[in-house]
Amino acid sequence: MTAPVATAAGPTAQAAAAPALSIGGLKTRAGFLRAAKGRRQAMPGFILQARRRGADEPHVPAIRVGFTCSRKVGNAVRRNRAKRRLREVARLVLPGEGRAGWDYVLIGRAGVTATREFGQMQTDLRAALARVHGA
RNA sequence: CCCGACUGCCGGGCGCCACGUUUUCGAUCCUCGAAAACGUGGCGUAGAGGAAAGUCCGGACUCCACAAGGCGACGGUGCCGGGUAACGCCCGGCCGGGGCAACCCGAGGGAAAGCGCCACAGAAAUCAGACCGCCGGUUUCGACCGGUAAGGGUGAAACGGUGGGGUAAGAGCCCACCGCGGGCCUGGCAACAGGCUCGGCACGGCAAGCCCCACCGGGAGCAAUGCCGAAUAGGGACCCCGCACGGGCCGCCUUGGCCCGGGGUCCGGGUAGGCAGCUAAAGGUGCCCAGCAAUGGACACCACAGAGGAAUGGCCAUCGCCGGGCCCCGCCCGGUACAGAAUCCGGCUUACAGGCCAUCCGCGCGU
Repeated sequence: MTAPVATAAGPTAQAAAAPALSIGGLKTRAGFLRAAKGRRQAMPGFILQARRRGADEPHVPAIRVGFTCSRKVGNAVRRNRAKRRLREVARLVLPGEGRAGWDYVLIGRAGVTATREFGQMQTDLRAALARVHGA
């Protein structure tokens, strides 16, 4: 009973930040593999992978985001919880801080992703996005 | 049998409605209507488990293979009866073992069909026999011959056991009881149990080594399977352009034509992707009837997750529960099991904090 190790967020385009960008899920294995070749930034609660899509790729959802939790994170319950927290962090931060035309992948880490203080996770993601965009 | 309660904010799934954008189609000419996709908002709605787990059995369902029957091979099951769609599951019983008891445990068919094995120890391990010993005889006093299987020792197991008679010493040699085997009777559907009688005992264990007997069994699985099907590349048919450059063919040259070439339309295969399969199920709840029970049946009511890189949530507050501490009115700190549906059912197994209900046995205390 093992679902695929990651999940994608559904569209979530209602945000507090000013330029409300539409967000779609990153749903294909190919998309994940391409994102893995992009920039990566490790944070205490997660690892962020980011990549600007090429011109030939679709740009209908301005931002695509996917989530990955390997079996190292734990059993199915722990993995699900980690993914749900990552999804919530992405939902709160990405519409304001993400950039159009980019794909993001958030990777859960064993233990920390499920327990780190939630507000801290959000500031972590903002910092990671700034590093990835600026690099 | 239950799987903490409740509050607030913000989300995701599904359905319906409204608005907007885009596309397509139809009316038509400056607009209207329909459908689809996307976005936004509103309303409604459902929302993880007893094991959803391991994937160990049994089915439903799908595709593939396959005349029927017999024999054989391979795999599985294995006391008897019942239950079931089926099972290796469940219920009831039998036998053996354990326990004062309630109750618990047992792969529990066949070893007089055959083969094989039985380590170590021991004289000897299944078919013959005897190490010490005991008894008798002989004796050169070392031992030898004969009888014996009671006693000793070994072993998981030693050719029935206990007691008595008997004897040179012994022995089912004889007797009683027990055990074992055959036959008959009784009870039971049966496994089996009980009784009577005969036999002086012939027949050790392992079938979880092979085997024999009886019964069962095609293979693969929802990533099954069916349908729709883009871009790009490639294939086919037809039409058009052009014989202008290059190549080939109609033997060669000229003319002419064809193919490779360019463009268009259509067709089919197929990839990404999408849709179906997908949840009404051997379904749930209540109550009654039959049955010791598993279970079967009647009636009434209910509609109860269907996702698809995969929703069923995130964060906070209060209370409950457990553990620890303190100045033991109360407060503080930490914890709150095992674990996440993936086509669906029936089982088995494994993991697990805490709690609730019922019944039985034993012990202690009270009466």
